[in-house]
Amino acid sequence: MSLIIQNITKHITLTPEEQLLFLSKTETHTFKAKTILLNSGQICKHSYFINSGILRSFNINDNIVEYVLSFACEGWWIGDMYSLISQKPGNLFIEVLEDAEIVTLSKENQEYLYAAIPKLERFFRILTENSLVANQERLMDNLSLSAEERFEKFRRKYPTLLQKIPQKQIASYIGVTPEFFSKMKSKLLRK
Amino acid sequence: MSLIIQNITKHITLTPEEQLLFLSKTETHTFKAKTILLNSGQICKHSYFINSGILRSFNINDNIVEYVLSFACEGWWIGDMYSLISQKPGNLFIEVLEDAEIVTLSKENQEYLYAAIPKLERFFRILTENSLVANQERLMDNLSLSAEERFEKFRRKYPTLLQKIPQKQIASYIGVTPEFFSKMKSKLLRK
DNA sequence: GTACTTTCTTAATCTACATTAAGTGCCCTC
DNA sequence: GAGGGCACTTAATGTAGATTAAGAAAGTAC
Repeated sequence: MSLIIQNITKHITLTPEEQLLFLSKTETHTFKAKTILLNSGQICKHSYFINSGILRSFNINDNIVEYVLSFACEGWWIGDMYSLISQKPGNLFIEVLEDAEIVTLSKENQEYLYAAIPKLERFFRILTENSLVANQERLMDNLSLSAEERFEKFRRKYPTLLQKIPQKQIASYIGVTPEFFSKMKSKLLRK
Repeated sequence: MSLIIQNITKHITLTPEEQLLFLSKTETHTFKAKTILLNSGQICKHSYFINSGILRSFNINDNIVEYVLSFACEGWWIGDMYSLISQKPGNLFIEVLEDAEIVTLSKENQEYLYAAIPKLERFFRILTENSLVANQERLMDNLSLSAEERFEKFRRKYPTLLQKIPQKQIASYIGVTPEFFSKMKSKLLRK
């Protein structure tokens, strides 16, 4: 069974026909590392589900500094939720960090599927709830924890990513400069 | 029409019978300021909808410092999403800041209503999506903006709150100490 | 009204992290 | 295999905001 159907059937049950209908409304593509799937200022038309590879979403402040909102690997969804909901231009970029196979689901097809298979409302509600919880935790962590503690949380949340992505992006995710991250890392190694 | 039904019918349409069914599964209570509706360590059994008054959710780090996750006023929902979903003990407190009339919806009744009125899945999906977007924006703001800029955003988001709640709680929300907030405020006034 | 608690202010000192700058290693690509 | 770009490191200096401490103001309770 495809990864995306496995992902969905963690939370709801689909009949074989529903599974086929769902899949018929998606497309699967492969992308090379460094591909930008969504640019700041564009309207986000798709949700992305990752079969393999790594993606990130980020924005750029004053055209200078990048801030990573999220990473996503195999079995995760990613998109610009603001732009996807409002269908207005967003400020996120979505970029492929490691060659990836991606299932795309257009906003239109998603709406079509909500009508055709109302259970999917439930699935995406649960998915969104889980994102919200994770995001709230990260927000509180950013308010209350030190950079070292946030790094430790990152490691636990994304155990496979540490070796795979440039460390300046981990720095951005936990909210410090690459220089400070480097210093912090060597301090942790010396312990 | 009750405020909560108005709130729901912003996103979905309910028949009069569905409205009555929904309301029959809720309870309305009034609470005095300083009432704690949910304690850290408890399992959150209810979603709260605010007819009047002001609430906040916060957690306490190392039994010392409070961090405000959110404020909620008239027409907003509040709860401990993590605990509500997982039915495990959460780490949030929910407190009444200004005498309030609250509609409570138990987790059980919410699940019952999802089954009875599947459209409600859609409503709560949309509600959760909007929270997620707001939360993501706040996270990015905390990574990229100065305390002054975050204060300005707070003012725009909660224009009525500034005069109504202790300023140490605004400080906590934007992520600075009360002392620094006081200094910043007098600096802004001097301009 | 008086005492008690909580909030707010001011100011000195401190620190986690940013900024700037320079240099090193490494992977591309041609 | 030489040159150009990134990613990473190191170190000096700078700063936003924390900490500590003390007093003033404002609620709140009896």
